[in-house]
Amino acid sequence: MFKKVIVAEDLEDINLGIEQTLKDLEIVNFQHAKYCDDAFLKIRKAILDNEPYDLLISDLSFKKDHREVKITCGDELIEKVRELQPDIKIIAYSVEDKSYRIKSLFDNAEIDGFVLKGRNSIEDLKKAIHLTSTSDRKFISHDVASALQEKSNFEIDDLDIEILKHLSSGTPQDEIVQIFKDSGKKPNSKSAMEKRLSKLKDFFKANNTVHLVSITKDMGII
Amino acid sequence: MFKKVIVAEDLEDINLGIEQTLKDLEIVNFQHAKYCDDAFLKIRKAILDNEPYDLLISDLSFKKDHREVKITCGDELIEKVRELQPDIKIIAYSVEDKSYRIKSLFDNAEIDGFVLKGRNSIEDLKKAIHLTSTSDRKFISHDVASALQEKSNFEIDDLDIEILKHLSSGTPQDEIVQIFKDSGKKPNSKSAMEKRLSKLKDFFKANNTVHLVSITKDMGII
DNA sequence: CAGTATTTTACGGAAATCCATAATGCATGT
DNA sequence: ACATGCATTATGGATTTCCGTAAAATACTG
Repeated sequence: MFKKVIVAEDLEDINLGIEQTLKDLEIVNFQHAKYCDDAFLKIRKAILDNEPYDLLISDLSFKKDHREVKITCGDELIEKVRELQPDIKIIAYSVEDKSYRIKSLFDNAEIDGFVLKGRNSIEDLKKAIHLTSTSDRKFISHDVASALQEKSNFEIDDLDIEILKHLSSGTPQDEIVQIFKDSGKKPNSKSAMEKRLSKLKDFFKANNTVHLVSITKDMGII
Repeated sequence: MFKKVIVAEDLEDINLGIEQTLKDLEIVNFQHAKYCDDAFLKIRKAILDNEPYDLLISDLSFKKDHREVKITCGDELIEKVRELQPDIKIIAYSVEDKSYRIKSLFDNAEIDGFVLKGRNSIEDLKKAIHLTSTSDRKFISHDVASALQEKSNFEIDDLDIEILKHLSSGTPQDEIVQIFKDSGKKPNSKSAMEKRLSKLKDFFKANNTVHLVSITKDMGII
């Protein structure tokens, strides 16, 4: 079982819930962080002190408030922590149920577990902690398990996402082309842009651009 | 202080948090419901039993699962409960921070308090319970208090919202006009549709239709 | 290097949208 | 009945997006 755990979670109630869960599992050496920045600093300090954490439980979305922060969301935190301490186990604990995002957490950040917050999440969280502490197997909540079966989403790349973001913030296609030309990005012709959009619409089964942006927003891609 | 409280909330951890909060306030007669439908039935039964609740604490978003439900979200639950038992106090407890939705809860469903889930929400929830139990004043968390100052949003009506929904699901303008003609809705001309859209774009400061849908989705209007 | 395939860019017409203005309808008051 | 004001609808042209095809550039192969 894990000896030293850190929890990154901003919602006060949920922290109480996780705390109770950890106590139930007889894990007493754990810390909370309500900001990603704090979690990262604690993890780094623990390494320097030669007493590293062996498990990070992290939420994905964190509320913005008055405080200025470097790391704004759990995805970023996870990515940086994985880089800093490759052997730490990471469990994401979130209400996020968009398969695209879940899959990319396993694929890119190589998280060890994903627990969906819900009506029975505490039981799930316990299972995830057990499984990841005793083996190198991955845990994923039943309701979103299908996310991993999804065929790879690398058919859409960073550029596609950038285009979608521009569109969703109201930039006309011509201007996006211009922006790409100015910043020296590769496909910077009108027709290349149109072709990409057409691909995307095909891929997401969108009738038109409005629909495309709507769908990708719903999926959490942008 | 309230004598009998019902909590509608699906996330298990948060239920633990609320439970603790109520106990701290020495409220012992309370029930949880993880589905809106259950909450509604309990409230109705309590009335029939002549032992009505005097406070409802409700989340706004509920996860879908295998179970078939009538009431899918807290907004609906609140609306129906307000109708069924006009004198009950209602506190919404949610991460929702879109001023449009918060304002419409106060305006339409006449909720008594809105507590934003966050890093210090338990303290807020206690304040809200205190205030609404001892007076008819309204409570709103500090971070979203500005929502009430927003100028009224009745400038956009149900029809606007219907149009936006059609757009976001990929229906071209011409087809929306046709749908309105078929179902005998009032403004069913191409130019009326264009005028409405132009108004909306103006109101939301959107550059084009894609932008408009993106903004209204972000605001939680559609 | 020639030849082929693939990708990128260019072009042009069709469709959809944007936008300003004009026409129509409709209620109101005198 | 007439005039006025307001709302809806019609019209036409500018702009943008859509979509197919073709040319050009690039990569790949023997």
